[in-house]
Amino acid sequence: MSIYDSLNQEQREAVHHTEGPLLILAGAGSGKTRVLTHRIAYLMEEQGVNPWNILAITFTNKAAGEMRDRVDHIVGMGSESIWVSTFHSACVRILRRYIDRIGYDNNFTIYDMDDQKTLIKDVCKALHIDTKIYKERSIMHAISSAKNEMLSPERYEKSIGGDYSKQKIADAYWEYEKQLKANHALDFDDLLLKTVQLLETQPDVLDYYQDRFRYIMVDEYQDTNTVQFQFVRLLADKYKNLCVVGDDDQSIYKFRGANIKNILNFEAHFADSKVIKLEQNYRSSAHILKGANAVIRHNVGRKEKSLWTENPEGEKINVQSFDTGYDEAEFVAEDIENQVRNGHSYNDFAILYRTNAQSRLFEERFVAESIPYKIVGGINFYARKEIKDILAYLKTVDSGQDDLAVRRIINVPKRGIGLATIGKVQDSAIEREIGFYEALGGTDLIPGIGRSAKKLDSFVALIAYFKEQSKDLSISDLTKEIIEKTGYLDEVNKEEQEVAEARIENIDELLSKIATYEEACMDADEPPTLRGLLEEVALVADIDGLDENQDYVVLMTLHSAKGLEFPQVYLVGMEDGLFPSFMTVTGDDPEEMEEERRLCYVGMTRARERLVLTCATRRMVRGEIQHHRQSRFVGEIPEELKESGKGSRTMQKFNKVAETNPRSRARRVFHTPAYGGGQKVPQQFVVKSGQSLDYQVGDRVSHGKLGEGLVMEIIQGGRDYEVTVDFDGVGVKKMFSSFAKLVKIVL
DNA sequence: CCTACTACGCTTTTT
DNA sequence: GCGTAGTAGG
Repeated sequence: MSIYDSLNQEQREAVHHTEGPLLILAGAGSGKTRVLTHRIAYLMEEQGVNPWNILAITFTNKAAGEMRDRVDHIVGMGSESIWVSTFHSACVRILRRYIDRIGYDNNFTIYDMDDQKTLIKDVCKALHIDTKIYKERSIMHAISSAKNEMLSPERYEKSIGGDYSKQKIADAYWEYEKQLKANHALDFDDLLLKTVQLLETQPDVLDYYQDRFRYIMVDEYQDTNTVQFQFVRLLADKYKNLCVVGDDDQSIYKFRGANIKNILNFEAHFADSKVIKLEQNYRSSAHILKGANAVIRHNVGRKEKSLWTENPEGEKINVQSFDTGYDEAEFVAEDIENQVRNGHSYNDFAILYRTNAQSRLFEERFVAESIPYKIVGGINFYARKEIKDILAYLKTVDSGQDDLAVRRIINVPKRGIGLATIGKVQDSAIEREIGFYEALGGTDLIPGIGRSAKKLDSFVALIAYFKEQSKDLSISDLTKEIIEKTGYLDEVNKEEQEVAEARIENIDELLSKIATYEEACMDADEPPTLRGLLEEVALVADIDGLDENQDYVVLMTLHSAKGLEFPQVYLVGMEDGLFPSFMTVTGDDPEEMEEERRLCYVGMTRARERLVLTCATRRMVRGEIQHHRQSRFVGEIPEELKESGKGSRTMQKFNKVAETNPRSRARRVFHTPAYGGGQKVPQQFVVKSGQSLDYQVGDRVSHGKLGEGLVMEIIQGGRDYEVTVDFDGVGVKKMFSSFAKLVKIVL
């Protein structure tokens, strides 16, 4: 009995077909991950392929990690030398080695969307582009699309004809590229684009990677865009051992440049390719699967296929209708609580919605009922202000080449360096064709700088001090040093208590992430470096932080849910105008409606045993009440597969309204999910061994700067204690015990 | 140069 | 409803 016997005939065929191009059309829940992992195992065990000759591309780091684990599990050893990674991290690895060949610095930084937006803003200012007319967002989007289609500024400009507004965008694109290069920075799209340029222009590099990756596998192929397609095509061109897996019914990233033709035309792109369809679904109950099939059948532009299952019929799809979004959230919370009382665990449940904004009502309800939950997405952890600030310090200490980072922190915390001064430094830097940070090194050369020179000098001295420290300290300690010495923590503590607590919680989490990174490096026998950390941080996706082993309800957008499965799924906000979105309902693009429908299909097929669809007739959207009717997608499910709520609930509203107003704002900041930290598991007090404090709540302590005070509270944070002290005449402060250096006063 | 206030615009979805 | 950009006053 071999491990391959557990596969069905089509799956086995896909595993055994190792030479030449292969397209696996894998319906939802048809076991494609199983096929991919077994295929890798087969290549290594039966075909004797070296693990380092295999490249597997997934969409998220989480998927990559899981795939590696599963391969590890099957073959035992050797899986660590397979490249299993996302498009982006694979490209970074290649670029770190060779990008100097095309005129960039191998030590480049990666700009996230926030940085991009700041840069675009600068560009618009420099070019006198009115951002009221040309929105940063749309310029960014236009540039991103151009890059996805592999249009350089030159080619973009040629393509636009005499269009005046597009000319503006072309101008911005030129300048944007210039600035990126000056900052030694690449944006997300560049990671792909520059890699393709590199492979296209450097035959020896291309040859090296073609030989290295003799067997290439790509997951979620329906969501690849043009530049990703080129990347794959180039690498596979020599040996043609390319296996792609996808499902055109699950293509949901058109807005991001995904080109569905990549999958529809696979056979045309790659000669002598083989196509295998996986149509048996192992995940969902028959009722759920039939319902999903019925919905997706309304799409015209798709490859006809019919998913079937041997699974039992199961419960009918539960459809519930409510008056308001509050009622909807209350129902879901209660429904979950009821089932947990009956033996289900919290991580059996997922709540899926169309827009991130919808998470709030559920979050409030869950907090009120102490249901542990985790929100995936929303504002990315690494996009939070305090995190970006600290990372900007680390970037500056590391290289000082990233002007954006330097400018971000030059006056954070406040040092009396204002916009006017920054402008003068900037002008002088441009004048002399040097970097911003470099210009700070010679303040006497900056005209009209006046009294600000001293402040700038002391900033430079501060950074220099950290640079010196970074030689001896671990990254964790360096970071703590930065938080303390810059006065950042004091600044945070000056904010409103609840805001400050949330920020400290986030900073604490960053510190533990850094520590985790350092430990991982130690395990791998590599020295932890600032650069390595910053890179890892730049490429994480929200979903990467999800951990199935933790017991919490997860909340996320339908987009984030792709590739996941749950015993029970609540698809909430099933309303025309919300899902399908307002834009789609009012617009007249049938293709957009089809993409929404695919999204619905993806959502429904996440459920294994039970699927609940809910809607509200009234809900607050952007501060005003909107009325919606039930989503057309619900109507597309045959009646015999549905059962409606046993008495749809009309609840008294008065007690709920009160809860939404007064503290909701502060509460939101406080409870806002920290990626990775959003779970509100009832606090556990686990004290780590080897670490203890010589004071406790109620003791009098003394602090170097703040004098004496009374310890109010001690909370075990990630790797440290968070101590609240009421200082005499100064007030209540929160701080980390490890660098607050509090001393107990013995009376 | 900093802070506090007002007005506006925004929400689809994200590696 | 919320965050941010822009403005006025200190």
